[in-house]
Amino acid sequence: MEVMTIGKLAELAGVGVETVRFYQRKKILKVPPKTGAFRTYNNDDVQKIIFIKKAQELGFTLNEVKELLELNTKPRITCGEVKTKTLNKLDEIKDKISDLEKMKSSLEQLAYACDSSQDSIRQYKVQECFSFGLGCNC
Amino acid sequence: MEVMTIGKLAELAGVGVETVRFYQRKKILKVPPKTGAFRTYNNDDVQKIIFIKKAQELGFTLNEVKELLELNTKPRITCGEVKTKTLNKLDEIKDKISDLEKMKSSLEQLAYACDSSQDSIRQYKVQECFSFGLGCNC
DNA sequence: CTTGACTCTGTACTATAGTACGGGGTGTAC
DNA sequence: GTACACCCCGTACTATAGTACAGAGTCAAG
Repeated sequence: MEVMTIGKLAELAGVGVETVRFYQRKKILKVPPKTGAFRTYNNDDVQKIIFIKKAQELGFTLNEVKELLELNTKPRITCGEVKTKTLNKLDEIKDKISDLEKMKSSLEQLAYACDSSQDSIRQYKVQECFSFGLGCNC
Repeated sequence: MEVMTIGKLAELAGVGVETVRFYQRKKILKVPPKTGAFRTYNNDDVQKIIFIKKAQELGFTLNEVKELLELNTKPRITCGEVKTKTLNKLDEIKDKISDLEKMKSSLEQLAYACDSSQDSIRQYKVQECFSFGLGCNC
């Protein structure tokens, strides 16, 4: 198994060295023992960081990622427990999508309405368009 | 028009008094002149805060909300300029939706895979499910 | 055997979005 | 006419997710 120091680890994982140390401080990553003066890492560590970044992209906070990783270090964790966490996150994401879709159509209406005019636009109109999804006839 | 002090404003807008002051410090909300010893607010201020919260829920940062509100306080802003900002936001929102849709299907895969098992789950499996979108046959 | 790149540890700083609090002043109700 | 809730202002603190840097040590190439 390939052995590396923190710089290489960070490079392969696509993060900064300081980010790795930050994860260690947050106890999301373990601090490996030193091999001589420096600590050494392997490909599993690279994969773990890549996992963290992916999970973050999927909308999980670092604390949630930590929990997910801890799920696996604890014995007798079932898939059901992972599923529960996943479904909760899924609901959050669905809500976000639905909000954004509403926002999207409001903005589309606004863009369309603005298309046909060079008039000044008053604040309450923008607020209406954004907040209440009303028709925007500016 | 109904006049109120900051406590009532915050209550009606569903935020804390400190949050209103925070928005004022950030120059997202104007600080109204005092009526006697206390500053007074009206329903427009309530609506503005509600607008801020809605826009935030839709993924806009406070600075972005500030920009949107500033568009309207500036004179000689044309619909064309509003349209440009609107279309930029629209692109951002579309990107966000597309990211969230990717998250959604990854999470759905994970939930589905976890459905059929109550086994212990090993870390690399979870990592695979999240990271690589592989079938999770835990 | 020296130089330069890298590591270790600890601390400090950034941005975002608030939240809390202390020490005053005020306005209304009883 | 005073108690109490509320306001004002400034400062400090919280959480999240890093980023930067100082000062010391170390490894490896030339």
